[in-house]
Amino acid sequence: MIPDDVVSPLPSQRGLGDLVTDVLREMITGGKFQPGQHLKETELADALKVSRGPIRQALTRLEEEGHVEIRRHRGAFISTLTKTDVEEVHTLRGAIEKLAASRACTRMQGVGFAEMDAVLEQMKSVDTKIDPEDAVRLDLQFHDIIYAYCDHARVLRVWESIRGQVTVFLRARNASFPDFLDVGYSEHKELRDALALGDPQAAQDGIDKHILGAYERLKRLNLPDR
Amino acid sequence: MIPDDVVSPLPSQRGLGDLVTDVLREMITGGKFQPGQHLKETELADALKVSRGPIRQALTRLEEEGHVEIRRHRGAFISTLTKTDVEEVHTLRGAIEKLAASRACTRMQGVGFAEMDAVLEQMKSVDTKIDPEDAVRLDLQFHDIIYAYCDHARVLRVWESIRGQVTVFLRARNASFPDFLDVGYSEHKELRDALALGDPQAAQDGIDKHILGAYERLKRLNLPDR
DNA sequence: CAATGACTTACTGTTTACAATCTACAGAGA
DNA sequence: TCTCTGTAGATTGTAAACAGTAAGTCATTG
Repeated sequence: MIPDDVVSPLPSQRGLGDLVTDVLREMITGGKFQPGQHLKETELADALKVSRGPIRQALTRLEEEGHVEIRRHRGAFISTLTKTDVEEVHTLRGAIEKLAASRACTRMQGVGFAEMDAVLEQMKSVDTKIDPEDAVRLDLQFHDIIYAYCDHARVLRVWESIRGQVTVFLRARNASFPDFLDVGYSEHKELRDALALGDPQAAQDGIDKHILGAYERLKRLNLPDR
Repeated sequence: MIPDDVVSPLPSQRGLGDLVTDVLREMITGGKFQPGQHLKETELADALKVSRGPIRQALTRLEEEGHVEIRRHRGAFISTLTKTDVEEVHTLRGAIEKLAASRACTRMQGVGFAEMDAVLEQMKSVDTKIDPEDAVRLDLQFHDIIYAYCDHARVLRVWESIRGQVTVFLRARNASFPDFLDVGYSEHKELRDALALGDPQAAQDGIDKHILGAYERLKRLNLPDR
């Protein structure tokens, strides 16, 4: 028997549609398109050297993630970020991450917390480097661990469906409040310690506080109401 | 200017893919397929007189709703219901419905509660008729009202993604515990009264109790672990 | 001058055809 | 008899062609 660790990475076991989804998501969250911009299937297909099939698949996925809006016979348009979006994403995230954390805190054991500590260690060093992109990546990595250990496929799927928008928010936060990079470590360290208690209720309270803090900061951003 | 209330419902503004999704979902939740059955795109396309495009779209949607499992180059297979599925759906539903209820209870005003009371009234009459299918429909209708008034597009989307499986559970419950048809009214009436307090915390507690009760009953079903 | 209606254009929704990939089974070798 | 390998068959992934629809434009009419 060959151990799982050495199975060939299989260059691409995922379909083209999934690849295109990732590429477009990265372009959108990276700000390559203007809000409201019309994404035409044929243009995207030509640009990415694939046919319209995978493009359509990707666009429907991205619609579910809130990155684009699809209007029948009109096409896909880049969503404009509104106060409503910020509120919805944060309240929904709070709801599912509380559930995720209450389950994860009793399942992470030593190995899960070791992963968290590794991320926290990097967060500390970010304070000196101050690369906003690293801060975003580490923030997401930290929370990914919670979702990974909650052992709940459906919660994980919901998280994946809002993760991209959370990325957008984090980048916007770093752009508007560059000083936040300094407090990232302490806030996540606090959350880690709450989880380490192994008490589901304490874990939920920790998440509540954490998400609420993130929401309060973002509310200061000047966004259209809807 | 014509008020929004009277705009024509637009007979069928939805695409073929959406229609196929609904048809297949109804067939699956209605038990037309055996668990594990292999759904072949070409067969479905021939049977429904459409091409494979809309079929593919429908199958990916149904995968997201947990009704089928898609394995690359193998096709779509009807999901077998497991204890894990029951647990995941109920815990996730609890999380989002608490959020939905806490928002809805302050937004339903008179009109929302009137809708609920109309459903409750029918539930009472069901007790005499005892048509299990009506019981399922009314149960869903009741909760749909909560989601409709919570004014949260993303929560609504998550609900829609698990609503089909909840339907399956309700039907299974009615099949295994036919006597439950009698308590459906009182349980929902209790929940309605909790929402009517207009207190978000009370609303959440009401949902917690309601969902937990549903979960406890379903746990008695004899299902495979995974 | 405003409003309506036909026409044009460009896009998406759908169908059809082709290519890549996987599974299953049979046969050869140990 | 068991295992491995090669081939055949079937099914999905992908591409391209076709058809239908909505928005925009411009002429026409009240």
